[in-house]
Amino acid sequence: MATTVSNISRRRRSAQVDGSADYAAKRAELLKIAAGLFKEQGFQATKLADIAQAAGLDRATVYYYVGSKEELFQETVESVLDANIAAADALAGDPTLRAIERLHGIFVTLMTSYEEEYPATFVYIQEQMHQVQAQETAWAQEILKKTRSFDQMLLGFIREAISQGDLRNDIPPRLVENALFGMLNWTHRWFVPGRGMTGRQVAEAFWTIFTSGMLSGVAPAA
Amino acid sequence: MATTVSNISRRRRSAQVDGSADYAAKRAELLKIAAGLFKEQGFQATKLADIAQAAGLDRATVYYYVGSKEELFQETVESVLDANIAAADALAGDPTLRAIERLHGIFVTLMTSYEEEYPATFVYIQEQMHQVQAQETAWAQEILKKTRSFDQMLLGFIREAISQGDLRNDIPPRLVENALFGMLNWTHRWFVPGRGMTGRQVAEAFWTIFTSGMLSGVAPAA
DNA sequence: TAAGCTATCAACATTAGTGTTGACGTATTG
DNA sequence: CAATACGTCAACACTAATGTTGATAGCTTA
Repeated sequence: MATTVSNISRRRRSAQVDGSADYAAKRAELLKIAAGLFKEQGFQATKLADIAQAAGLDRATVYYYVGSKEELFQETVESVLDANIAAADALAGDPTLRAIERLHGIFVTLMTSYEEEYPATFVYIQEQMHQVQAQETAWAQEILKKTRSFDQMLLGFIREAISQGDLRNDIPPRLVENALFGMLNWTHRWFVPGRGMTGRQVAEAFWTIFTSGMLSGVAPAA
Repeated sequence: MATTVSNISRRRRSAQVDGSADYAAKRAELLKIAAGLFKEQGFQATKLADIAQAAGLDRATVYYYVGSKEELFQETVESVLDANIAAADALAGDPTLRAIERLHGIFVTLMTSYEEEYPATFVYIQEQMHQVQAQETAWAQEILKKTRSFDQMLLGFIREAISQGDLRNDIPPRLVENALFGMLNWTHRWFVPGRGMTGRQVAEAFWTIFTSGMLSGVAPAA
């Protein structure tokens, strides 16, 4: 009797360390379900009970897979951000590309990966500010740092494209960035993957507007 | 004793009906404070205690001016929406304007009024979805109806500008709308009135990008 | 200066959400 | 076929937030 020791919850948490195949799969499933609800209702408004219900589990069972609601959110957000940075890194490291091609590349990649990783990606866009900006935690600091780093890469592409003469130089780079990625990020309010256009089609249409403008008449040569 | 009747809280709510000067002013003040906090932290995350504290009042005192947190939110949002619709109406009713001028007008007006009515306007953009879309209340239905109506006006300007030949016709109007107002709405994530550029400057710069595109070289004639 | 009104708050009741515990059935495997 | 591990849940303890009540202090005004 003395062998079958007390604190059982600890033993359960250790299941996460060992990690059987099923365990990890079900955990990932929960991640996805949570992301879906965060997207629909927002992080704050989503109750753990909602997640449990959507997964067909008791609330207590969810805690067998996950430490807290926060944990679900953080993993969702960080994975998206890491993927974005990796994509930008890949483009930045390709010496055969002009800056404007890099910009086009990251723009299209972001949109298509938003579509593929949906809804996690959209949660990232939607919630970022409130959840992260407020906190002082180490995790929040890490996220902010990564966000800034990503932002600097985008800005760098734009600055370079301007100085190479591919983009006009009479509009501040920051504004250009906010215009271009504003169009893109705002998609989280209206774009639903699988309905109507693909992410790539949207991205290319936006790129056309961004580069050539909407006025009819002769567009400048590409 | 039987004369000085019981239910006192009702009598207090009736102060809202009579409405002394001070009372209305302080209530408006609370509205603004609440909007500021909703913007910073989001609606869900903002506690009534935060609002009370920011106003230098006890929580109970806030209820003397306002029925609920929801009420603060709803008044904030609806006033913004009404103002937007009024602006669009005014432009739609001016027969001297071409459609593209109306579109330009509403674009600039939205941005400048965002700036003036800040932060209420930004709360509207930020929270709309989650707070409204979910509910089945009469208020939510009303808001949705107004939102759709506003949306239809914008879309109408665009469709007309295309059919008049002022905007190119190879991009679906809905996409055009989402691109243009995506740039604009996304400003709630980075634009802080009073720091750097004015709302009008931002709007005009975005309009230039939207109409003429970012490629250097010869822009099409306006 | 007494009567009434206004704004305020301390204290309460209630609700809703979070995370924890221990026990129980079922499958697994030595 | 015992021993063990796994996934599950009912029930609990705790916390935080909402909205209510009745009393009170300070003005106003008649």
